[in-house]
Amino acid sequence: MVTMKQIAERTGVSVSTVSLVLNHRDEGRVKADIARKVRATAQELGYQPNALARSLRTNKIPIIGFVSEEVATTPYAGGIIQGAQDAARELGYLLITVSGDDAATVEQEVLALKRYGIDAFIYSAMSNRVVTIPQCLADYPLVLADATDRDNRFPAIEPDEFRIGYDATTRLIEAGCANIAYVGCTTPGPIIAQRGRLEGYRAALDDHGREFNEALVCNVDGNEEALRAVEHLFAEQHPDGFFCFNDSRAWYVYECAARQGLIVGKDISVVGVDNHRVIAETFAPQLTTIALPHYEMGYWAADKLISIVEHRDIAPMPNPLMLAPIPPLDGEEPVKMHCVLIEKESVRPQ
Amino acid sequence: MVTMKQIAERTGVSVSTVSLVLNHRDEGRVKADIARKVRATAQELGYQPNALARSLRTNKIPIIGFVSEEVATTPYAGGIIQGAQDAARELGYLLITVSGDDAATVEQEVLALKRYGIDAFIYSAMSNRVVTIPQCLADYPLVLADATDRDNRFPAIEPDEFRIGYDATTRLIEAGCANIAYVGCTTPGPIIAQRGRLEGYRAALDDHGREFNEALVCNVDGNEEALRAVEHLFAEQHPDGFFCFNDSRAWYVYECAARQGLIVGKDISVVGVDNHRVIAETFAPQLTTIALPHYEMGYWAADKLISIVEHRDIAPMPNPLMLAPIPPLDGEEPVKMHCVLIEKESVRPQ
DNA sequence: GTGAAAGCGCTAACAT
DNA sequence: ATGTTAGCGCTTTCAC
Repeated sequence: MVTMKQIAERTGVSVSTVSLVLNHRDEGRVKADIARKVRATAQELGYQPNALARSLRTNKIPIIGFVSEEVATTPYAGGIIQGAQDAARELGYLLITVSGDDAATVEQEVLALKRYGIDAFIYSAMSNRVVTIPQCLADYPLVLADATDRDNRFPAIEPDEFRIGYDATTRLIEAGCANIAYVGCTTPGPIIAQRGRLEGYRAALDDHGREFNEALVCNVDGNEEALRAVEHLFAEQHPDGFFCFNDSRAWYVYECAARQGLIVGKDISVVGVDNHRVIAETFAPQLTTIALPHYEMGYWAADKLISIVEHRDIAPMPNPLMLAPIPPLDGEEPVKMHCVLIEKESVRPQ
Repeated sequence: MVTMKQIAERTGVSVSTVSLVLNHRDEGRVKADIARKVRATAQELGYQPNALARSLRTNKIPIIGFVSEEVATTPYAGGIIQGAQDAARELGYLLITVSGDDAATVEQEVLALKRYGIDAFIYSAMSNRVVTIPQCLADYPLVLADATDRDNRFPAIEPDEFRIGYDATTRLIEAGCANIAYVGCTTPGPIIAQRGRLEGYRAALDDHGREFNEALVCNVDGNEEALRAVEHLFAEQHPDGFFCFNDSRAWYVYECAARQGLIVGKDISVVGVDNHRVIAETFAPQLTTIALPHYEMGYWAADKLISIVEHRDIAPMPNPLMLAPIPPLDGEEPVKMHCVLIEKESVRPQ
């Protein structure tokens, strides 16, 4: 491994000069031609700084920890992590991801990160939920991604659930649907999403002079019972537009439509949230899928976190709100949805 | 931050003694009661070793790099990464994941890892494919997960595609199906999986005295055309059993069955590979899903890699081959599938 | 402008 | 059985 010392000897200067030059602190301190010579030998020897040594000395390490308590095996995880990683890279950071099944494991992993001096974290729940921030993270710069802090202490990047519901419903209205159903979920799990999307649904109906009809809201859990409930919805209300909470719900609608000989995209219109690959591959030509902005949430969370730890404003990411034109209902492109930054007083020790 | 020096002063011994004790190298070198005292003060002060300093000194860092060239946004990524991370944790390592869209970005990220002295890597393609190992990884200990090295130089953990095909088909035979179709994919993409599964399908038919019928093999791409092809398969061959390459293919079969009033689990039987969440949530009661062993591949890959860098055999993981009893066809449990270790001479510099 | 020197927290060879 | 010492590669005063 090439060290500064070697460069210094080879160039006939001291290590401190090399350090100055290689860290671009030579402006007006080191003569230009010496600087040039140093840079040349560094290049020539293929010098790579030893990040360990630097971090040991400076007591800061450009790595952010990405922590999630749930197993990160959900299909969503990848997008968030990738987004966070891309933002981190662009700002000169690495991302190190830890997770575990239980709080104890997570804490153990976080401790391992802290031993490396990692002191800034993203906490993610892998689906917008109310979470309790682990104690071991509470005293560090922290940003939530796709999660809501029970105690409301940290900045959080969440999907704009209301807008999702509002835009999806509006789209169905503009597509000419007269009778728009909402196929949602029973509350216990994703309560935030369910509530927000339903509100958006109602608001959109309201803003377009439509009456809200309780009977068109069909909250279901899964499997046989869900299928029956949706069948019932078809039979009783004859909806011609469906706003579906997620892929599973969309599938129930598809199954029922197929059984009744109704063609999606012709007899009925469907807008569904979530973009598992299977849906994109199979339903795409007929279904307008609204993809949750997982990548963007990750990206934005890392941006925000780094802006906190570096005490500076960072050029904002390409605004996800700008990335979200919803195409015509028969369009094939999956739609990126919005996310919002919930600003909180962030804990920022000294 | 508490340092060894502080512990030394507090206990009235030297730092080296503290180091010895805290690294469990005190056996017969440090008097028992001194050791006890040292441990007590360490505990009391809440000492945490500084991993940076240690790694700088020892020139080794217990972190392994998980590199993937494709965007790690596929639903599969999470499982592999989680498996690798769990194995890493159990062996005292951290896992740091990098990826990028193109080779240049990946190389940049790998370089960043190397600056921290990270010198052991897992390379993963996020779906068993022939890949070219980036030059920057070729001279380091490396294990492939869910990928096949074009030049065949490194140990690799891959799904056992043949067994997947064989077992799925056997299961359909044992369920009493007379006419078993294979709904596969057109080759260009996942060529390894397609070939292996088809071979397994043929071998199972063969071993059970069934004739292979070309017309029952239906390789399709996606969307409308695929749907028509499967409809054609239904109409011409009237299969009563379906082995599906993945979720999308399974969906085509479901869609056609629904249109024809055939009940899955009664009139026809379906075994499908891949376990996207949507399938598990919706099809599960009727469909036998074979989940690819992503978690296990990641786990095993990390195990293998660490055994290489530490020059020691590691207690083997719970063998994924043992985890894979396929339940009866009407069972609800998704099935974990096998993976295999392809042993290669691993590159192990110095 | 440049270099000498100290030290981040730790490990390990060498003294005692 | 314990302490002294010399670094690992880097940054950062402080002299000159």
